[in-house]
Amino acid sequence: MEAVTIKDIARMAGVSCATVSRVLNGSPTVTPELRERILELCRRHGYRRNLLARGLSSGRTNLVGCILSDLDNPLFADMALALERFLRLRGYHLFLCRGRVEDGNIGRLFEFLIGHRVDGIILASSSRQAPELIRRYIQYIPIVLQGGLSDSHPDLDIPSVYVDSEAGGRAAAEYLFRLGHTRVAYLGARENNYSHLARQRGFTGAAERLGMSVRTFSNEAYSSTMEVGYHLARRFFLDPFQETAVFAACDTIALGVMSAAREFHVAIPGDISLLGFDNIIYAGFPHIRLSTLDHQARQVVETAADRLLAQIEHPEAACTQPVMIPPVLVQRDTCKPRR
Amino acid sequence: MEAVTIKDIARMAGVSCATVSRVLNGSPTVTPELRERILELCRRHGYRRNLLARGLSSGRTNLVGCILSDLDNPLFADMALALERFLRLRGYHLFLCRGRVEDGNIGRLFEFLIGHRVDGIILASSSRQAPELIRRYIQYIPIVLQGGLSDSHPDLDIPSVYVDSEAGGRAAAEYLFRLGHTRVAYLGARENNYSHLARQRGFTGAAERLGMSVRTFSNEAYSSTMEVGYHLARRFFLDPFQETAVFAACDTIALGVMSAAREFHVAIPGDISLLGFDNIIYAGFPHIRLSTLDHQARQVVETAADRLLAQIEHPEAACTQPVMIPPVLVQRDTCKPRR
DNA sequence: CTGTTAGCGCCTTCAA
DNA sequence: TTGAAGGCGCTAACAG
Repeated sequence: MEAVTIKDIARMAGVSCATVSRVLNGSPTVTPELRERILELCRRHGYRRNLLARGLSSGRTNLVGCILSDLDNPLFADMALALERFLRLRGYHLFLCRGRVEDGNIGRLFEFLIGHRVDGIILASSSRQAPELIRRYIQYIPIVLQGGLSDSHPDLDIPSVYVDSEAGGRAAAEYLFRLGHTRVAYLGARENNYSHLARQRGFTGAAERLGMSVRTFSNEAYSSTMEVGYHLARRFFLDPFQETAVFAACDTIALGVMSAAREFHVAIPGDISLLGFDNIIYAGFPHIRLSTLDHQARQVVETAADRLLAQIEHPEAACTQPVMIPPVLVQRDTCKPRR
Repeated sequence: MEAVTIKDIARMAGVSCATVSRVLNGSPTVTPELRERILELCRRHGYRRNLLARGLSSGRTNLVGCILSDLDNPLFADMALALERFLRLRGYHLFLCRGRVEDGNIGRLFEFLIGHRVDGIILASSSRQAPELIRRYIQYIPIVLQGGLSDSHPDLDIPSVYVDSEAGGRAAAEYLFRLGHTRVAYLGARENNYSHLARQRGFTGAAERLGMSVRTFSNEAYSSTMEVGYHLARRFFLDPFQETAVFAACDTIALGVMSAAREFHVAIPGDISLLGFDNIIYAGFPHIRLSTLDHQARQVVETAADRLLAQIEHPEAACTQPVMIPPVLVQRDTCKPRR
């Protein structure tokens, strides 16, 4: 049960720990045969590096922390997966933590990750409170925000990467306009969320310019679940409506709308067109075929990670210019021309 | 940027590091005023424990590793969440890793977690290969399998906690029988998965005893996604069928069946009844209302974690008796009496 | 190419 | 109640 240490191997090989360490770290300055002999000993005795010791003495752990609010949102699950893959290719491991920025003890999570000496942190959140939170810790550790910033006062001092929600909102309005819709609804607006705010602004702004009318239904919750979408849609369907199209703040909301629509015998896209945002895996599913804007999740995640690693590996070359990735319209079966 | 250490605090307080350490660890043998003074200094200077050093020297990290194959399966996402909550209450943190037991380099993941000196590992998997894998590492670290074992050769030497799939399968058959169904289909059987195997055995066994006919559709993939369910159901619906009820291996499969059913204009439960397994969050959703067997995910997870912590905290009191949790039938709207 | 030495930050005896 | 000293396992100069 007692773990084999570098010292044990050194003794068995009749060399010093330094040499064993060198072999383990792939230093080229070791005689090939010695290297082989040591490696063989390690294998035979099941030697396993103590990563705590390594981290402590080297000052680096090759660990990247990521904080996100939700794992049940398929978009976040995808992002976590993409992040892990990308990090692995770059020689890092992911330390995934669940935590909402709005939570009182989110600070603990940062303390925890910093305490474990992760090399950097990605905070996936578009919450209004995110920038302030980051500012509190970025003096101690590289952090990248993966999520939106305010447009009126963009926090330009913190590095961030996010989907261009405003452009997405605009594209949504233009697309629906091209299909002939002039009365539309926006479901799921979140006040606390910069990304949603931008989406809404892009959408309503473009819609108004195009002479469309927009009715907005806000989501007071701190998350955008299918369930929220369902209840919003219920409110929408309950009264007579003139709109011919709905733009949902995100796909989970849209799925909730589809559920409610079925219950209310509202045909999609027969009676009303529906457009989502994110392109989660379910959106492309045979029966669903939701038209939506692709979040470019992989690209967003990889760009964020890339910036973080750059920051970690070259702290001097700081660059905090926000990066925005344009979403991509995916036309499927839930939007059709208004006849 | 340089982190404050215990030594800095000690110097500022004019005491030794040992005293600071004692305060940090809540030792009662320190003068209250001294304690306060030290705590204040820690606060003022933003002292943060180095968890690597702590782990290295104390031999414990209060970290529990968990390996699971999927985050996009809502059941697993729920489990991860429940696990994290439970661990937190017990003073531990979760180190979540994604990895399939069937993957060639799953061993790396174990090495990684052990290297980080997590105090124990929960492996969430019902794969046939899981027991062998665990046996390889359990000599180095406490491990609990959260997933099924073989019934013919139950690996009684490894601690495990899982839902009683066989009883669930039996209950499913009996329920459908009570509703008058005599010809049923089982969709999504996985050869490689002990849990699915047990589910199938329980179902077909009971069905045969009750004089029902069962047609089985196997899932060759290593996961049970909605997509798999969709394709299985397509195969089922494509030819004329006599069955009046379908038992899906799990809810994601069942959701896929519902999708396909809509495409093929098969009414549920009008033309065919559908029963799932797991009771994922979507199953209870207004429009879906899937009848299913609740996996008791929280209880399973907490029991598994509890056993692991027991193992960690009292290594001598080993007990490897497998624990099975009976699933609970949830009657909703997708099963109805055969007329 | 290899060994020696000195930490990394913390915990934990053992003394005082 | 507190301090001194050694060690956890590994890395990283600096010598040789």
